[in-house]
Amino acid sequence: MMYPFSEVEEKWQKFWDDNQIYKTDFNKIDNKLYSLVMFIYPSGSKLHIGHWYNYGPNDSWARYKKLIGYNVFEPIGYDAFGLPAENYAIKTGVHPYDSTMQNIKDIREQLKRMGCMYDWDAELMTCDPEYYKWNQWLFLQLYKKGLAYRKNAPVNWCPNDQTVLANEQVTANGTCDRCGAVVVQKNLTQWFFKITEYTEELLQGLDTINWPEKTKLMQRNWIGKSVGAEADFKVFGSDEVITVFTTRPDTLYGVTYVVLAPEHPLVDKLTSPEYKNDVNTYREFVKTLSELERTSTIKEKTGIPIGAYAINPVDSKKVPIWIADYALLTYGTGCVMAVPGHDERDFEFARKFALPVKKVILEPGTDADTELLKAYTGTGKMISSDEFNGLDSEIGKQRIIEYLEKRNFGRRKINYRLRDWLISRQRYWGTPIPVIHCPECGIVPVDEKDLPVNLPYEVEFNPSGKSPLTTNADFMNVKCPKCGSDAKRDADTMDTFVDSSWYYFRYLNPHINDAIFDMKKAEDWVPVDMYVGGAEHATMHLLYARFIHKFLRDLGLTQSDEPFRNLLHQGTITNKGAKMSKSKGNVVNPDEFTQKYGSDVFRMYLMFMGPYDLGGDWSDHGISGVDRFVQRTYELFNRFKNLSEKVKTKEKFEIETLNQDEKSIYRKVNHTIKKFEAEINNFRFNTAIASLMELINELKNINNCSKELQLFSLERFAILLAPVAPHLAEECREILGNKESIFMHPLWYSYDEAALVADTVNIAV
RNA sequence: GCCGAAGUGGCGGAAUUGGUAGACGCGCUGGACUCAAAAUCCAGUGGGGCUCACACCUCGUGCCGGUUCGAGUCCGGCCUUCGGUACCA
Repeated sequence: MMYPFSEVEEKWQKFWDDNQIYKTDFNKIDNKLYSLVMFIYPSGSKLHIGHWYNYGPNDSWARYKKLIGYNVFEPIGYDAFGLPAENYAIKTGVHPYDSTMQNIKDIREQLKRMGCMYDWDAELMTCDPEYYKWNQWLFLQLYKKGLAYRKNAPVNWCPNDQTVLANEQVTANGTCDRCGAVVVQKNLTQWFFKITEYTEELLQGLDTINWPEKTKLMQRNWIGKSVGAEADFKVFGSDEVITVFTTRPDTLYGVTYVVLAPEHPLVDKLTSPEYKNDVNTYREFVKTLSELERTSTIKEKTGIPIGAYAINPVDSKKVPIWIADYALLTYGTGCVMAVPGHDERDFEFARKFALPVKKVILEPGTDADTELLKAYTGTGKMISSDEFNGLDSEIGKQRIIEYLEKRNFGRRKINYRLRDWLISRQRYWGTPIPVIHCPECGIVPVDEKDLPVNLPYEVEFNPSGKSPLTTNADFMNVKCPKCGSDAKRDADTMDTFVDSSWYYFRYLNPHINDAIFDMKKAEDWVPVDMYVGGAEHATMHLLYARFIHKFLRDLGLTQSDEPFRNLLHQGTITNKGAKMSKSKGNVVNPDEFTQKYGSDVFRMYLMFMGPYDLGGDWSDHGISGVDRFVQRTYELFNRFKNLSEKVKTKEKFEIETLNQDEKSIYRKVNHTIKKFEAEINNFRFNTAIASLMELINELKNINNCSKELQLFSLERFAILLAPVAPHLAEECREILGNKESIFMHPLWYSYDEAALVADTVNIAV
């Protein structure tokens, strides 16, 4: 008899729904478990295998937790704003709202067929004004605290299409992926959130959360703390000062030139007239380079002198000022002191342009006359450094800083790589920035009572050189709330990472309209106990969310310091070696498999494929093995219909009273419970399922057992199946003669320790 | 380039974290059932060697080296692949 998965799954999904089994009682908090998955990005495509791989196994873990007694909250929602829907609109003319809503409708149906424990009352979508209103509110709070500010920042600009391009739309050659034109950098005034206000706390906080070490390490490196000093170089024949940041103040005597970022504002002031033309040409060239190209240590550096000189604060020597691609305005002060003798990049640059190399740190085992064949970047005795000669460079670092500070030529300084968060997007499909630009009053934030600023439906998406919202006059033209004169709204929208920075609060009460979230509920349910999502979010989303959480705490809205107590990454399921994405056209549709095998089989196959955190390349080879396992399971239970009505349940057996087959089955059942629990608790689903397969292989001798042991084994088998194949487990247990759903109340069996001891033990010598 | 990972049979992977490498599954081979096929069930299955056979020997966890009585696991150096690199999310 074939397992009728389609009817069975429909039947139990309806039963769970009718009985509201997965509605969370938010008042029971002593055993609460907030299990969160990264929400769905619906403007690209429907659910794909990556989503299933994230959600299915995580639901199995949560189901296990529910069975052992946790009060689980498992929400799902839609990260509905974003670029792909807008690009789709430009291509096809289908409005982003329409395509997104259609996608959400389709995805919701797919999600329901997965059979996860979602609490549908908690469903939310970020493109709903009742959601993005609170993005705007959040913006206003940040603005009020001085943590939202405007400054110039470059964007990728396609001069042909007259539009801003996402990094993804720029090819490796620096051309527009639509029209092939060379992309340039263009400065626009844009909004930033001042995440750097929280840098040190974001760094320290990593020690308090249970996240994968690699993720914490990536965040640490992303924040990029470095301890060093700033040194002020006076510009020769000018009042201007060039301030550099260095981690190696001990090499200050080795400076032979100074480099400014080509876009540094001082370049205009300092370039001498005869260099102007070359400098301008060079600056145009640098605009075509990506940051990655500019900082690559393998690519040959470029640069030119600007005809000006700086004075080294320690020895008053005159050194030339250059501009070069590898100096970035966004890191440190945008100015670099170059020490070719002790920095590899500077060495290479000095070689190329015949700039002097000066040795000021002695590599142990060499002397002052040994020629430097490459930069020596280690520590050693200081030489050619006046009063600091002979000092160990580590001590010299401190002495030089003291020297600079005493003369007011510099100061101790900690620098971070982390930059403020640019949130302005010159796009339509996002949260409007709640700001009005008044010719009289300047920037006027929208009053909180006037939120939300609704995103209008009628706009022109086709690129016109300006943000799409400018094409809707009704939206753009407003009276200034302060003075009443004619004013304009901000035409930009927010980065969608703003939406995803606080949604875990909103799930608790997605529809309240008088607050961003219910503080009491949030205190009970946040931090999230387990957050599972892709490792590709390690540095951006997961850092932004931590920042916003800390900001909300400082507003007094929550007590906790961190949003996600535990974090795990499922691996990436690739297709032909590459991450699945609509733009690559290599998305695998899960429906094909769920229709053929059912959702339990598909879920189990994804879990059985390999370690959860590794993912792997997609292949459907092997799904038939899981299907066979399910068929054999169903067939096995059908041989024992209504057994529970004929036999009394027994909790434990005395091993000595059992025959040989009974003994090994009794052992296997108990051993499997132990093994399965240990594996699923740690998200090791592949071995958890392997243990169930071992169990059913053992159960082939079940006919030689007493009725009591048969019932004992099958009951336990059904419950072990429940987390990983919930529909099948319900059905099998019903076949045995049980009337109630497994998931109605906590239900788990412990194992008999005495059964685990084997008769003989092999010891390797 | 930089930051973070991964590499084990024909394939996906397992190995209680330094102690019998290859659990479980796919595939394949042989057998049973069948007029036949499919499905199902049973047996075998890392390479090489030696055996009628049981057994036994030997090589083997990306590459090179090291530590150790003992290394898939630890250390150093590479190679390849993947994720991120601040406007895909």
